[in-house]
Amino acid sequence: MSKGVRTRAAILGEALSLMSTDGLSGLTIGLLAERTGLSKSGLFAHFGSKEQLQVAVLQEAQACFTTHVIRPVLDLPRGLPRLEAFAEGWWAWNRSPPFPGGCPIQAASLELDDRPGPLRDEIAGAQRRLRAFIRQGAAMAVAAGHFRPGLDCTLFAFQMVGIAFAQTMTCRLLGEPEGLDFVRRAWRLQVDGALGTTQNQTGEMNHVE
Amino acid sequence: MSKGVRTRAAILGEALSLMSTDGLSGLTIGLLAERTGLSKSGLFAHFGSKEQLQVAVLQEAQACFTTHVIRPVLDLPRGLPRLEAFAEGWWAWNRSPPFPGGCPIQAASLELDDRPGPLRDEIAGAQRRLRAFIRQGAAMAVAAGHFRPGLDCTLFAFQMVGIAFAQTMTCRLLGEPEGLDFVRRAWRLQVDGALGTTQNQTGEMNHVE
DNA sequence: TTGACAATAGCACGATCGTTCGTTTATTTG
DNA sequence: CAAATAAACGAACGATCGTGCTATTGTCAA
Repeated sequence: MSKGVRTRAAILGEALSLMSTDGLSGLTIGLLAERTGLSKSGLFAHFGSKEQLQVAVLQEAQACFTTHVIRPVLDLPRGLPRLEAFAEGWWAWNRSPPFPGGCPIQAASLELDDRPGPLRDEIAGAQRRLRAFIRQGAAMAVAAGHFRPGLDCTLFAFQMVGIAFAQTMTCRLLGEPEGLDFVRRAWRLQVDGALGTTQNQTGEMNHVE
Repeated sequence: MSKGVRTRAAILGEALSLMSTDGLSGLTIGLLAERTGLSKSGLFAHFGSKEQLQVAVLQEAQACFTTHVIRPVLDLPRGLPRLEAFAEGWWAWNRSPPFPGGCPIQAASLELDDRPGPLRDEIAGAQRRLRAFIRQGAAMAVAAGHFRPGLDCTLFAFQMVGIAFAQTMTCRLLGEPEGLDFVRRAWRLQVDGALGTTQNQTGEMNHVE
């Protein structure tokens, strides 16, 4: 596999950087051509349409996330160790991803959530897969006895996604240096709430009014 | 209130709707003029530049949020009642704000977090004020004895912001009908963890009374 | 009612958008 | 090495972008 595939990869890499700062709608063919040193038409020929380019970029972003965050933790033992390592890797990714801007998946998720079409489908799929990964990770921790039985792993994933977004707000938008501390403490609270407890009651339902 | 002010308000209202679906960068002067029935130049004269229009829209979004979510709960007693009402109002706003799209503040926050300038300053200020409101709300709950003393109200606000973003993902992007349930359960867990407990130990550990 | 002034329209500008097409240059293959 | 194919270019298109002007309309106080 040669030239064509290689330049296509280079284009997507540059596109990811551009998108991380300017968003999907800021990803323009002219600008991208300029940064890659290609002509507009030469670059365009690789994708056939702007939308196909955008889809390719979203897929590239997922692949990059998998490489940097998911794959490394798959070597670790299932359950809590893997989950903890994934968390730490995710926080690191969110704070300083391999792009000049922030996490492109988070950005695209809020950019596309009201515009039905192939782009939204793509990013929605990414979020679904991510949540499934977390959910299964939590389920493994339950199976391994690290987390208490009856834990709602879907809710667990929901909460973890929330922490990740709150991190982006704190670390990137507000630029607060202590942001990572809040992330870790919120995550610790969530994990502690999921641990197997000595006197464990009804499971997820807690409360009393 | 004179003509100019009235049309300006109408423009901003329409701009808010447009922005909620297409984002700040999708908010174009030509499109906005078309929707308001004005000419491009006529509309343009109200703001002087695109950036000033965008700033005005961001401020309008904050004003709208204050009117719909913040102000109503200020009548309620300080502490937990006000905080709970605010939460419920916020979830309602996130799921179905008075625009065709999702919450413009959330969307703009992730759109602008990597682009320094007046726009980012504006939305960062909005997020800071929102967090401060939550923090103070939690502090009032502590003062009223609803929440345990020593609660980290900043962390509390951090977590609540996370829930709100996770809600947008679930309810808007993924379109899961049970999304609001997760929101409420995550929020309940957070509140329970902050309540004054009978035997209160080291800190964040919670659990039921 | 008229005169002052705010509000809006009309038009044009340079730039850039996504896209098409024919041509030229590289690369791969026989 | 030559033929076949892939990759990239250059120029142009209609549309739309944000932004200046000037002229016209509308509003409001005297």
